[in-house]
Amino acid sequence: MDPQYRPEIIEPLAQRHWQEKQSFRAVEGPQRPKYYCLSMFPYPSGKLHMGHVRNYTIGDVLARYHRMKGYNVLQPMGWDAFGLPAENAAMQNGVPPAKWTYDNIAYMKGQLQRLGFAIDWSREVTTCRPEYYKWNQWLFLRMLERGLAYQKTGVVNWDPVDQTVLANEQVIDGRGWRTGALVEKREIPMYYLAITRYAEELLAELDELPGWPGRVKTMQANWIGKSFGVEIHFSLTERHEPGGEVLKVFTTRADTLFGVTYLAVAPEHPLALAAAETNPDIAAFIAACHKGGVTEAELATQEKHGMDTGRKAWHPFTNAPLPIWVANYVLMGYGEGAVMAVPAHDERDFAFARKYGLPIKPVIKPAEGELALPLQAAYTEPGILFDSGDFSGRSSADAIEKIALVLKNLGLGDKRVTWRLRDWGISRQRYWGCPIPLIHCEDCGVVPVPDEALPVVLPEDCVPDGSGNPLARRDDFVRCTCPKCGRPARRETDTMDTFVDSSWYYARYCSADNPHAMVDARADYWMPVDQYIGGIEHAILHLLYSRFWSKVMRDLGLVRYDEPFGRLLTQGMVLNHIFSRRTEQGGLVYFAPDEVEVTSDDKGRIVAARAKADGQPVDYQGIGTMSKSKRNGIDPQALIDRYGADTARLFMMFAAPPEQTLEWSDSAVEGAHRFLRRLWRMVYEHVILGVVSAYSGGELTPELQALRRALHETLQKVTDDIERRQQFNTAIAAVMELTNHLGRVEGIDALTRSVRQEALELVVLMLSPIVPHICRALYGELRPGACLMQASWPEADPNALTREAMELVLQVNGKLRGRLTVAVEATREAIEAAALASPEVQRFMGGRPAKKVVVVPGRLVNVVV
RNA sequence: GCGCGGGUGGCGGAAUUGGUAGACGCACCGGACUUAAAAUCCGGAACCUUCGGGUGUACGGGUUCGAUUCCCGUCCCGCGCACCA
Repeated sequence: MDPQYRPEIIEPLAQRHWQEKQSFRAVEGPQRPKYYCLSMFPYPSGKLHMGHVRNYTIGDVLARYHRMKGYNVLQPMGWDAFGLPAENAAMQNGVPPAKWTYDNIAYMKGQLQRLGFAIDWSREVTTCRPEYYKWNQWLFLRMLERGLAYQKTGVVNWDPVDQTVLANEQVIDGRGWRTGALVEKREIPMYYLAITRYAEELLAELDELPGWPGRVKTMQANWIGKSFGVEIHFSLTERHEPGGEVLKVFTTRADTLFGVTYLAVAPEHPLALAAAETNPDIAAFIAACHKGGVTEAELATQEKHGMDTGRKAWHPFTNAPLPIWVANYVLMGYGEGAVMAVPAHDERDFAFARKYGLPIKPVIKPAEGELALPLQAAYTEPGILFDSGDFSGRSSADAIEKIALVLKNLGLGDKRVTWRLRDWGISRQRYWGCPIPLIHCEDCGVVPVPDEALPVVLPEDCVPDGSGNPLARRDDFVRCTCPKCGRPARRETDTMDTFVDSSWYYARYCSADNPHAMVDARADYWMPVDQYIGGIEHAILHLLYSRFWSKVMRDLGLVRYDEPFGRLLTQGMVLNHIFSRRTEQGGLVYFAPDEVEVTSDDKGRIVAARAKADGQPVDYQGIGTMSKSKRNGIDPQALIDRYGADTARLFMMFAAPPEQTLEWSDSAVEGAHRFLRRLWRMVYEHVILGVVSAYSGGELTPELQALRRALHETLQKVTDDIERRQQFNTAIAAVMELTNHLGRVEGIDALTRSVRQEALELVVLMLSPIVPHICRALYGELRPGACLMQASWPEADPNALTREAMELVLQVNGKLRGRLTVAVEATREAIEAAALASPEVQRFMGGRPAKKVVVVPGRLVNVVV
């Protein structure tokens, strides 16, 4: 055995072995239970980043652990290969997105292989390949047939200089990122998928996902946003006639109806548009609302503006005339695009009423106490109605029911359910995506591409230039014949949202090689995914779209599952130090951590930093997510080259629990490597004395008995940490603690060596899902001729776990005052008596009588005086 | 702005169901080995202290025999907000 740990030798050896033996090839078979372990596939941006290493290490640990537990494990990998960065790179280097993407894939695949992940590469899926996206198109056509896909207009960011649609990411401070032009909103025709038809099921089935983190389910539920409210019709004529003109609003707070002092409609509302036709001021206001981008964050944080349309509506109960305003804070996409404004009981309405001098009329007071008048802020809690006609004195909940009932009888409204969720707009005016399979014919209108003509293949040699979609300029793509009438027609040039690609890739892994069907019976075997791992940033959109897509496939009879992902682990981001410097022009330049020399105080805190290049000071900005713009990313390749894959994997798993953010630290990497070296030497020093078999029974010294107990307790803890808790950092800490213990046990007699053999074998097995290369080598040394790939996950020996005595904590008034060793079978009374008699307790009782004695079995005794 | 998380020594973190706060690791300090250094090994340490003890888990309050953990409020940080993936 090599006395030195040499990852550069043992890692390629292990990887070659796995490749030659096809160790991770997954084959369907009913003999063993299946375990489908899936990590979110990467976007091929160029090279792996630390987030990938973290994500795929977590997945690999779970895959390898379950493999040892006897499961038939599938761990596939693929590429989310369409997307905007490829077009940006093309603009920069003049290389077609296809070439850039395929080159990146080749490089990153090599990096993944170098990390030793137990991946079945025979199922690799690449979303920009026609054999994959053909099925996007095919399913889109099925959805079109069922009315689940349809056309309507949607609002996009428009760059007036480049004459192009911008992604939200390309709008910076309200301006186009390349032109600097103020961005405008523009309505264009788009295709939508009717995800709202599945809203009820998407919401209800969150309860059927016990393996999902609560926070993800809460976020999804809030996103879907089912709210029970009342639709109220405000008459647009003073005397309301049945069937007369009304303005419909939706509210969850019908109890505040008597507090309405004005109505507000969105700038896109028909009423606003009608007013604009006769009033140039309103037209100008609406035009002003069209400035700026379309994100909800931008809309919600902008200053609230409004303008009186001059029109009035009449209150359904009091018949009071109410002014109708156009307001930029009313969203056309939610409810009716109009709200009844109750400044006294809604914060936004309150701010708006203050600004424009509109009346504020309180009608709800707390159940106990009074409202402090005049109101300094909106009172938004439910309470008791007053100044509300016949409804005064009722509670909010009661009033909502009654008001809805009366409105219904008057024909002026009814209870209604509203969703926050909107249908999914999938059209993108971009080149590097899956073509939408439609044809525009002057005579026949929009005609679907027939199934036999699929896939509509995207030409791979275009180079976008930042203005418009280059596909539109490709005659060979655009010109086609109408499948209906056979006359010349134009092909749709919009492509699909890349979320479409990622909404079903997990099912395609199961039947990746089938050219005739989207999925086949093998999906019935593997699906649903047992364990899904990916970034928390995907908590809503990707996961919700995938759930929706699954249900559509199910309803088409393609798959049998309702939910695609059984258990979900959302990993945290990877962070690093940020260094920057103000330029003379007032700009900010960032320095990569390896370009900076840091001065720390005697406690190790960073107090100063200077650039290596010029020796001048730079500012330390603290810690933040690794990003290109802040230049604080660390290339995992450097880490792997220097320390090997196992060190990279160990550091990632040890530095933080998987769900939390992880801070990069050079010295912690060093520490992980040091542990592996220590482990190597420990095994080396043991095996050079000759081969022994692991302890299998016989009388032990107390020291060896304690070691075996620690060993098997650690095994129990590590098993629980990996399988149930998925807290790999504490599993590693427990093994480290055990190796520290093992290192303190001396002696080379046969008995000691047999226990040491047992301990080292178990340590190697326990660590093998995390650091598989070194463990493969060490296992071969400990048991010559044996192969780790054939080893099972060990089980704790119950005989090693027995104990006769245990230690309890003694407290007086909740403060730790001493310890007490008692027999395991000691009764509560005996423990209480022994505790009261102990000198520590006596001392702190100070002669006072015990008021109460709390005995927590196995833990502590608390004496209250 | 809205939704969801998080905040514990010098640092990353541990404390799993309300029961010993600080496991494990990093950095630091001291010692051993060495001509020396690196590597390695051993030991120390939350803070204050009159050495009895006291204080301490972002901040302020509450519930409890007992709160890092539960409740209310405040501050700060992160993620998402529908065309980044």
